Amino acid sequence: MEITPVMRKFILHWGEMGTKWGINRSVAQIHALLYLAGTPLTADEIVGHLEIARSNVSMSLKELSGWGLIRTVHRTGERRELFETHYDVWELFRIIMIERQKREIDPTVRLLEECVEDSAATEAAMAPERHARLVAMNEFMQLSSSWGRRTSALSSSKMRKLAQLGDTIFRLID
Amino acid sequence: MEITPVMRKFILHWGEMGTKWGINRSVAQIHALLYLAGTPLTADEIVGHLEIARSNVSMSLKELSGWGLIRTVHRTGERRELFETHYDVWELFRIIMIERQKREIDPTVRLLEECVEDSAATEAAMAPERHARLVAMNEFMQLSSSWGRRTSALSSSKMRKLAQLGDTIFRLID
DNA sequence: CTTTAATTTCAGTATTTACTGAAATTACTA
DNA sequence: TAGTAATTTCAGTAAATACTGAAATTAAAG
Repeated sequence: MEITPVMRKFILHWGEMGTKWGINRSVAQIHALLYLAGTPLTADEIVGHLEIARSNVSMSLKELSGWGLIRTVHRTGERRELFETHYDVWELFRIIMIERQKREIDPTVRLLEECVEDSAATEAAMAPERHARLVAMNEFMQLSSSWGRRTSALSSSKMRKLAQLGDTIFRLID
Repeated sequence: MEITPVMRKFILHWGEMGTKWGINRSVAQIHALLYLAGTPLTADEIVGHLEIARSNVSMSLKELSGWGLIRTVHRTGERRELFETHYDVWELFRIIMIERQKREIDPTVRLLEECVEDSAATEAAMAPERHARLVAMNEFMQLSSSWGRRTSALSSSKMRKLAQLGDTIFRLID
């Protein structure tokens, strides 16, 4: 396989996007490459395509494994590992959702619970409106978290269906 | 106003959260402070509370203005500016959504359109499956973008209503 | 117009994050 | 078991990002 102009364009943009959302550029680029490749690649092939150091590829692949975004496969009679990602965008979306929920949303929800409790115990009487704002933020995070959990529990096809259900849903709240 | 332990806890966590989502720590902390304060603050008050340089506060406030997350107010007979944020979490959520859409999602959607077009014109015949993956990614981004647009067009109360509508919606797609 | 308070800019510095190459480790092969 | 291919680790370096303090600018008050 060779990198076509379209692939390069997509991969570079994906890398930039990653950085804006707190994802390492190399990690995002490698993931984009694997997605487009459509076939498992070796670490050395990735080095060849993206021109980054072998060690960087190794660590980035580890990072992607940690996110559950790639898996390793082996070709019969071949020693080295091959890496591939899911080719279903909805599946990728779900994995990222679940992982960010676990790493960032859940701890925040816990922290807000604590803040609301602490506040109720010691500060709420002095500053009831501030307490109310903490409660409101807590409610917001709880609801977001709940949506995230429900959505990520859906199969790819149902998630897609939900996404396409736009009008129907927005009519419900009018 | 003085920073209570609960406030400090929230502000510090918010700063950390920010960094994980590509938002500068100082910017996130200042925003958290303004949210909790519940009343407009001067730049110097922010300096006092967060112990960061005056110039850093100035630039961070500018950044927050750029996002539309704060506005300046003036006290009668007082020269210096005061800053305050929205106290409605849903409104904050909407602003951030709209802004990220404009800055990151929209350009990505445009890029994907281009990629799909270019691919159709030159590469699709050679690699139909890769073309299909680009199309799938494009569809995903379009649908996400559309949801984002629709959601951010809702009033705070309707957005809250939508968030609370969990079960009803998830029953629709079963 | 001058003074002074308030704010912003920005060059320099510090800190964090990312990346590399060499060495160490792992694990397959003979 | 020794040899070797593949991979990982990690100390050092590079690059990006964040922050500061001093100087410049702005704008209100006298």
